[in-house]
This record gives sequence, structure tokens and C-alpha cells, in this order.
Amino acid sequence: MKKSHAPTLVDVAREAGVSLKTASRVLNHSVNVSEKKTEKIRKVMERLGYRPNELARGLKSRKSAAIGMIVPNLSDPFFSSAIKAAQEEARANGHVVILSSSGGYADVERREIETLVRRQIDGLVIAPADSHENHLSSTIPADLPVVTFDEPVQSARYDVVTVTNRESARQATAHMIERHNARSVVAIGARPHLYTCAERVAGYRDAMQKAGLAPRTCLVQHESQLTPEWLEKELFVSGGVDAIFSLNWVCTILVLKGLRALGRQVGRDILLISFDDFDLAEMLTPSLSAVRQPSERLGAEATRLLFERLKGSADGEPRSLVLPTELVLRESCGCRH
Amino acid sequence: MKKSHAPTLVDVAREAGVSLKTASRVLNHSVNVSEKKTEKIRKVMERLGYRPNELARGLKSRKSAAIGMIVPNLSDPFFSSAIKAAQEEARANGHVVILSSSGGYADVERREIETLVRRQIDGLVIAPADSHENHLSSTIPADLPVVTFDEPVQSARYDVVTVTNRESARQATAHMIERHNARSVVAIGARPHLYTCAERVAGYRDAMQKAGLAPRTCLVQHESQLTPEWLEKELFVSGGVDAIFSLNWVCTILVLKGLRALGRQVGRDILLISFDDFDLAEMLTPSLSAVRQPSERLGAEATRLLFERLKGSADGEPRSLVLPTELVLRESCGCRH
DNA sequence: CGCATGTTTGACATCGTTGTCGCACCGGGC
DNA sequence: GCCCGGTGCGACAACGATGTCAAACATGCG
Repeated sequence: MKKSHAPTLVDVAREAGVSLKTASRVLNHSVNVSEKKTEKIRKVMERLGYRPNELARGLKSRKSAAIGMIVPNLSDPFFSSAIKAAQEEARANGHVVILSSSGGYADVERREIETLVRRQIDGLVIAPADSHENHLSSTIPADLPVVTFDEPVQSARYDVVTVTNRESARQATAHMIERHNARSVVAIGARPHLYTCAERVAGYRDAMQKAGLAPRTCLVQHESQLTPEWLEKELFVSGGVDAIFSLNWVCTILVLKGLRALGRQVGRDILLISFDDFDLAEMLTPSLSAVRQPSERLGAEATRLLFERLKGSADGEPRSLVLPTELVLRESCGCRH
Repeated sequence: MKKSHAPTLVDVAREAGVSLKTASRVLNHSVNVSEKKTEKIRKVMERLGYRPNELARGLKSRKSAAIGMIVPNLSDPFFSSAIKAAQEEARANGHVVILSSSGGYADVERREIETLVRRQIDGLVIAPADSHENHLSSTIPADLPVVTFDEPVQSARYDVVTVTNRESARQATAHMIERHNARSVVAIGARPHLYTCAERVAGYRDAMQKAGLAPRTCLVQHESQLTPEWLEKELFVSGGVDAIFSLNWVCTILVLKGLRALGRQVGRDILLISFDDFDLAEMLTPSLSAVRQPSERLGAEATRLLFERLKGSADGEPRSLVLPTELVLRESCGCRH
């Protein structure tokens, strides 16, 4: 009866007539092994189809070669892009990505972090579901390198990658006011407890106040509340709303669908700029003006910062990287008509 | 000097005055431990903030509680949805998902599989980059449970979840022919080596032949070849093309952009049905008719089948699950005008 | 009371790898 | 001839958990 177990390093060593440790050295590209033995051991590994057991390796070396990544929503294109870039960056650094999603709930997020920590991840890239309570630091071991992106966590000592939320929001709002004579602009968004939301609202306010206009924010707790009925009530019953500044992708989608359901036409009845650009924004009628976040870059930079920490090439204060956005002017804000 | 290592089960056992094994039993909800000790050990775990090391657990028990997932493209909404569902299903079964992407390249795919196998994944959910060569079975250990989805692998003994590619394609094509009098319909797609592509083409052919029309397929090796210039040449130089059947999401996006660049209007100059529906398809002008794949369900069912294997409740022949699609008729095919 | 039966418990080996340490060997400088 | 430092290699323990097996203990029955 053959033992059908996968071959281990012990098998390799026996077959090659060397000690276990020497085989291990070859596996780790250690230099102190003679040319001849290295060659021989390599051959045996090849022949046996040897595959190192990363679990065992990680157990002993205290490095799992895995990083965790948590986002609120896996099917939001903003996050998919970030994940894609993060995965590539991780692979380039010889790590795998364990992916999970919080659904935007802090308690789910905590549970997922717990799971990841138990798996001994070497680091964590996270777009937090909440910036207020210090719910991350209580779950995350103090010595685990963490990079937050999109949403920063207050009073924490993590690296963070964001965009110029406030200034970009100001600029988008100002554009509609200054170029297209919008007077009554509303900001529509969800999850007001998020810092990104607050910042974007602040930028919106900046622009309104500078123009001497009264800001009017329409924030709901959860996106599901952005129904056509709600829109009708908020935007049209009292009347006179010129323009909408929508605070993120999900809201934009729902606003667009809602307006269509109400028979209102964007670009004519009402102007719109979306925070978050996406693949087909230019194909809509009217094409959608948007603040484009460099989503892939956000994921890539966050992961890059993480690996800098892991390699020890950075071990000082938390760093903050603020990326620029691009205001993509298309038709929905009134341009190109 | 305090030892700042994270507490281990040995620490817990010592603190609780029991043996290592008894603590282990409590961790694994073994029944044969007295009420009193269980309680005590639980308390100690709580107090010390004990977190089981999943690497060590996995090493000994030969189960990593992780599954691998590989898709060609992380930012394709079809795959994001599938990933989302898979991740939820995995979590419900106490597993994590290690995600990676092949970019559609068989050699990258092999390398990623190798990485995952070394990490001792318990199972693999994969949308293969290639169905022809038997490149999967040569890399995947014979005893690793695998479920393929979207793209089946020929002559392999894996469970598979797909949709009714051929019939759905036939139906979509027939719709344009029968309801809207299309005579010259072309099928546009990429990566003709894929089975899904071939099946969809076959369905398209079925419809054309049944109507006594000559099929005309425009397949390119890679999506990047779907430029406006190429479209112009294929569709308009010889002239007379009525309608397009686009074989997947990426192609649809590029065809839409290309047609716009060429100044051709979908729904008027040329009809279009897309294989793959997406979030904003209904918001386009004209709204896009599409074959909607139940993408979340594909991911969920694939993962569900995998866990059935893992739990041993299924250990027979490979199973094949074929899910229905929905032909969503909007304006681009000529409906509702 | 003795013995069979079943429950609780712990000592020890083990999973597959890497870390520690020490030994043997080599050539070179005194 | 002797000591030295560096290289090449291996024996052994360790990482943190689980599996094995047998001992200790409680219980029920004749």
C-alpha cells in the first residue's frame, strides 16, 4: 500500500540523501549550501512534485504571507477596482488576499477582523464601516500593520489613503453654481455617520456659503431609503430645486432611477453631479458628470503602504496619503449642451 | 519583563489548571467535558483574550477552513456579484475566501492555483480561463474538491454551474429576427477558445439557420481588439448589418462606446442585445436589452456545491447545475418604440 | 461488593516546517 | 604545528494546535 500523502520536506530530504534542514535551506534560498546538493535537492523536489505547506511554514516563521482586506460592499465598482489593484500588489509581494465584506456594519466588521486575526494575517487593508467609535483598535492587535482607505478612522494610528473629499465636493458644487447658475442645490447622501460623507457635505456647504446660498442636505441613514417617493417629497413638493450633488455611487444610481421613475429629466429639469465615476457614466443620456476617484490607485497605494510597513522600510508615525480626484464634466451638470 | 506573545492554548490551560487537551476540547465544543471545567476554561479564554491560531489548527487537522476563488477579472460586475455571493456562503460555513484573478491567462491561473494549493485550501471555486487544454487537472491535486462555474472544463471530474448559454443566445437572436425583422445579425465576441463563447455562438447560429439566414460571427482573440475602427470595418464597410448580438459584458461596453464614437445610434441604426445585464443597462438611451445571468446565484450555488462535497454529503459523480437566464427586453433590440 | 460500562481527563506523539546551536572541515597566517 | 574564521551541514527543539490511547473516575447491575 502506497502512502498517498503529498510529499513533505522530509521525503525530499530522504530521497536526496541530505538532512531535513539542508532541504529547508534550499527551499528558502539560503546561500550556505553547495552547488551540487542544491541542484540535487531541486531535482528531487521537481520529481516528487513537492509543494511546501504554507500553513506549517507560517506557523513556525510567524508570517502567514496573507493579508486581509475588508470593504463594505463587494459589488460596488469603486471597491471592486480597489480590490483588483490590491490583489495584484499583494501577489507581486508574494502574498495572498483574504477577502471579506462588512456590509457596512461595524459589528460584522469586527467579527470579520477577528476571523482574519485568527488566521494570522500579516497585515490588513480596510475601508472601515465606521469612523466614529474606535471599534477597530479594540479588535485589532496593537502590532498588526493596518492601512485604512476611503474612510479614515479617527484617533487611530493607522496609515490612511483617501481622496480630497472636501475640496472635490466644493469644486463640483461650485461648478454647478458658477457655470450653470444653479441656485438651489441639494446634497443627497446616505450613512451620515461616515467621515467621507461628512467631508463631502462640508465641501458642498463651503461652495454654497461662498455663493451666499442656503445649503440643503438630504441625508438618509441607509441607501434603501432613497426611494422615488422620498425623492419626490424632498425635491419637488416644495419645489425649486435646481441641482443635485450626489455623494456616492450607490446614491447616484438610486437618484437616477428615481428621477426616471418620476419622469424628470436630468440635465434639463435638474442638474446632477455624482461623487464617483463609473464605466458607463459617459454612455448615459445625458452623460453623467462626476468626481472621479482613482479607485484602483487607492487600492494599490493602500496595499503598497502596507508592504512598506511589512518590510520594515517604514516604521514611524502613521502616514496619510491624499489622492486627487478628477472632475469629469459631461452633460448632466449642464455642460456641452 | 512580560512575555508579550499572544496567549496560546497552553497559557489558557495553565491558567485554568487543566491539561492542554481539555482546553482544546472546550475549543472544539467537545461534549465530554464537565460543565464546571468548560465554564472555567471559557472564562479564562475570555479574560486572556485568547485567539486560536488557525494556522496551527489547520496544520494538525489538515483542514485550513479556507477556500480559494479564482476569476478572470475582478472588476467585471458579473464576477463581483459571484464573488460577493460566494464570500457570504463561505462565511456562513465558517470558511474564508482567498481571492485571486487569472486575468484570463491560463499560465497565470496555474500559478495562482499552485499558490492556493500550497496554502492548503479545502476547496476551490473557479471560473476557468480556458476550457480546452486540461491545464487544471495537472495542477490541482486529485483529492481537492473543485467547482467550476461560468466556464466548464472539458473532460474533468469537477462539479460545474453554468447557465443555458446556447438556448439563451438562440432566444435572444431569434427575438431580433422574429419580432424586429432583423435579417443580417452579427455575433460579436472575444476569446473564441472559451466554451461559453462557443456555446453562445452556437445558439446564435441555431437561430440564424432556423430563419434561413447566413450567420456571421465577428470574434476577436482579445477584447482590446474591439476598437471603433474594427467595428466600422466589420459592420459598416460592407454594409447592411441590422443587429448585433454581443457575447458578454466587456464586449457590450466596447461595442456601445464604439458605436457612439462612430455616430451610430443603437435602436435606430442598429439593434443590439447583450449577453450579460448590469446595473445601469436600463438607464442607457436606448435602454439596453440583455440576457440576464443570475450572477449572484452562480457564485452562491457553486460555493454551495463545494461545501456539500466538503461535508461529504455528496461524493458521487460530478454534478452539473444549469441555471436559467432571463431575456430582459428593453429598447435597444427595438422593443417599446 | 465486584465487575462491566461509560464518561472525563491528561501524557505524549504528531502535523510540516524553520530556528538554534554545534560540529566537521577547509585554507591561511603565525 | 596551532589557532582562527568562515563555510557547509545536521541533530534537535520549537511553533500551537489536534489525534491517540490509556488511565482515572463515576455509575449501574447482578
